[in-house]
Amino acid sequence: MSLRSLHSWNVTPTEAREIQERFRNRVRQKNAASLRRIRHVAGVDVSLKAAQVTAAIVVLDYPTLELVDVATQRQKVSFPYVPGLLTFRECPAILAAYEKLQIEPDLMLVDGQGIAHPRRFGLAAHLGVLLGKPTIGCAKSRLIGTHDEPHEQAGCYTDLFDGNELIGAVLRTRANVKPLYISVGHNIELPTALDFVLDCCQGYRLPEPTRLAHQSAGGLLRSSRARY
DNA sequence: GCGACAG
DNA sequence: ATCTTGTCGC
Repeated sequence: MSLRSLHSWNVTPTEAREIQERFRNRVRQKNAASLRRIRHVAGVDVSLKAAQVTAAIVVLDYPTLELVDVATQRQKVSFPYVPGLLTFRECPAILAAYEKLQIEPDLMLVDGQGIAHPRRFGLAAHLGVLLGKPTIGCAKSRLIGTHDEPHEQAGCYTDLFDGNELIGAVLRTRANVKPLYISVGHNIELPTALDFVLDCCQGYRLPEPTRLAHQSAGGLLRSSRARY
């Protein structure tokens, strides 16, 4: 599993925006044929501490959601946090962690936006295009867009719009908790993305893939701790 | 100019 | 994201 870098990561914020404008047209919002037979779903998350970013990718068996692989990568922060440019701060470490995986996932749930982004190229979309793999953006808060509040029952959702353009959905993954902002990352359709996210929820606000990746990035996941 | 702003 | 324990509510 080696990766080809389509562009440099050593860029300025202005260059980063240009890269997003240049690659946004590579995003595909149609279900990949591979989605019909998913065996492994991954969760991606990154933690930040003491000028160091720690990316974690967990791979779960699907649909049992049993943890089967974990990979992490810690390195120095090399880009400032700028709303809309989160990818340039987190993606390098994510790609390094990805190369350490022993099991290649068929679908990835990413902690961040997909196309619900100013230039329709958030972290999940960017990662999906670079890996040529289906991805779903599962953000815990809004970056852009307007929406009605979804009903409090788990499974309810409302559309997320940027003007009159549908860019995602606001999904209640658990009753009486803040909803998640779901959007297409790559090679998938929004309805399908919502189905998979709900399918991966096990009673917590965050779906298992993202929830375990979060614990792993924070060094709290039992299985990953043994790797240190 | 003012407010908003993934993690 | 991170700094941080107990505590109120479904």
